[in-house]
Amino acid sequence: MKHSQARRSLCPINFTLELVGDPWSLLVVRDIVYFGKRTFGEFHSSAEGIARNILAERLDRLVGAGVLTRRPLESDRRKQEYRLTEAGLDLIPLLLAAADWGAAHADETDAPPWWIAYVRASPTDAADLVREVVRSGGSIFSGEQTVVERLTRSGAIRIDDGLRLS
Amino acid sequence: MKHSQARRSLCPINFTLELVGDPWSLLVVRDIVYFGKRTFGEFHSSAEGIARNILAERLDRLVGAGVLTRRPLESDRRKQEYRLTEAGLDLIPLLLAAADWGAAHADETDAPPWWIAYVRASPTDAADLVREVVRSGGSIFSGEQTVVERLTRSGAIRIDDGLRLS
DNA sequence: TCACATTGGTTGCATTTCAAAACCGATATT
DNA sequence: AATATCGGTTTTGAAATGCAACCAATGTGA
Repeated sequence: MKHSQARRSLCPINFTLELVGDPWSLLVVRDIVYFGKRTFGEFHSSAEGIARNILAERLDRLVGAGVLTRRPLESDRRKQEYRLTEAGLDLIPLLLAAADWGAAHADETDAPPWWIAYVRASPTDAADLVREVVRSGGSIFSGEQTVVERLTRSGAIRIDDGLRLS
Repeated sequence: MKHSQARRSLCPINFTLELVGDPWSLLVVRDIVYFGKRTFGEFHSSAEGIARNILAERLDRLVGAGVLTRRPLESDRRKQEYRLTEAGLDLIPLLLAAADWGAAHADETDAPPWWIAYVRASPTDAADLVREVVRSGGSIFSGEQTVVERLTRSGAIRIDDGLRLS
């Protein structure tokens, strides 16, 4: 794993913070993992409203660090497709922990309660499942292949009025 | 949980990032959890070299958000003692996930390999144990009551040439 | 085919944040 | 009483951020 700047210390937490310790980088990873986003425009359209120059700089940095890959999209060569590397997929437990803390302590969030409950009950299983789905091109909530669909099929969640854990 | 600034979105990950999504805040929490630090001077002396004004601002913010408590130290009234609230203790899984990622992807770290292996093998147990020790005034590595000592006593780790998992 | 729209950036500029050092009041030590 | 320590604040210059305008390459529709 490359690091462009000099390390402040040899602490592994510090290492992680030097790469993704800012208010934006992990939102890009979230967009991929939760919503299957892959292009500059999709990241830019997220609710938090990241500035275009900041987004471009963060994408460069994450590609340079080996967290993302970038390649031209053959269906539309104006677009680049960003995907997670294995190191990027390794950020999934961190993302789930951040989501858990936020859902626990924010007055209000838009996270589905059943999803938070599932992650809280089985964090390791959840991380493994999310990793497998995202690696094979899916995401947690959006697109063709979703974690939600997998859990529904497996009977781990049930549909009546809304989704809930079985 | 209070938030001083306007929320950028209702995403729980975004909520977490708005509070601790900077290169310094989690280092303070790390100093408490891993090394039992509790005062301004102790935080300031950490290897990363945080500036005094930044540290003061982050401590204010974390206290205001309900992650830390601050009270004058009766043994030396020049000092304030900072401790984690329950919400602060809830950050432990996030911290362990950040440490795991850093240790996995940095070329070199100062994290004891046996500790990383333990956290990786039993993340939930590790988080629970760390939480209990830190809540009762201890830390992972330093001071009177440590997680290392607890694991050694329980036989989970063994001492021969260095520590290792049993 | 050719004007026009979209896309992923880059540039310029004003504002905010950060970093480093000096400084300060309160408390502790000798 | 003199001095040192502690937690913070202030000051000042450097860096990062946020915003809008701009641009080249590619795609789209008449």
